[in-house]
Amino acid sequence: MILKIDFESDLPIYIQLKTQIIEGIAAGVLKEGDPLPSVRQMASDLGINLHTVNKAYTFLKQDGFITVHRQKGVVINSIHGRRVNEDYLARLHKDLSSLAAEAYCRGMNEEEFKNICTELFTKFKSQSPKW
Amino acid sequence: MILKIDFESDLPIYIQLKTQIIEGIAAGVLKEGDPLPSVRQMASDLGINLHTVNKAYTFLKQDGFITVHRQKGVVINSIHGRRVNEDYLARLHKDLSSLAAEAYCRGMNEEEFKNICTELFTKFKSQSPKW
DNA sequence: TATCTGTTATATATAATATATAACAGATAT
DNA sequence: ATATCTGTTATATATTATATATAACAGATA
Repeated sequence: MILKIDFESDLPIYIQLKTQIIEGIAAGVLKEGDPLPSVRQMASDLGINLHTVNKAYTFLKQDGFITVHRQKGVVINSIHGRRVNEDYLARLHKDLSSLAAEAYCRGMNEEEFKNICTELFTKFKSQSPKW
Repeated sequence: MILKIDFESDLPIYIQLKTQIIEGIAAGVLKEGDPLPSVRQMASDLGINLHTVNKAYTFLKQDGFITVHRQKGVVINSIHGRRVNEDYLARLHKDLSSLAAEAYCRGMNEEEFKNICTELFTKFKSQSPKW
């Protein structure tokens, strides 16, 4: 999987990594059982520090997206490792509320907002295998 | 309008301020022409620094949500000051893509995701006046 | 004139982020 | 066994973002 770091972004590198890996899973580029490069390899590839990669992996591990097998490396989990729980729902509602508020303030149509949301979701759904 | 700062949040204070004011406009609590407290008053009310408030106001001003009349204070703009432009659309797509990806990865249903999005948007729509 | 605005400047403190080096323990291949 | 690859942990440092503190300025108002 190809990851791109934007060093000019206001988003921290480890957040960019985490986000792109989740999007990779959603897009079906990363499937259950697929390996991720070691922290050292990934760091070397991207020209960043080992600990920055490790930080991203730690968050992904906490959220159940990956499992770390010592020596086997990092492996993508099945869907069963990463369910919708209360904490996640609360976070999603909060984040979506901010986006909906700004969209509404800027005069965006309800249909348009709904379409963008569903199109993005559907796109992932069509790209990745069922689980 | 009642603003609440979470000093334990991972979100910076000025981002919390900016977000809550935008949500206040979307919810109709803040209407066109309504004044906001001066940077010093707001800072005093919330127990934070004047410059932190000023930073939030500066971003809101840049995005057209408020206008600063020297001496009159800070005033909420009409919708015409804050339209959907290319930069905003790009940002919205990027943010929504992250959220949609994680929701899909966690096994959320397409209907459920759509419903949350539309419910939040509709809620703002029902609370605030037409513009 | 006194007092309220937003704004700007400067300095400092704190926290988050990223890097650098090193070491450890488990696993694998030679 | 030894070398080499894992993730992990520890420590230290540099950089940047965030927040605060103080002060001053210029416009507006009472």
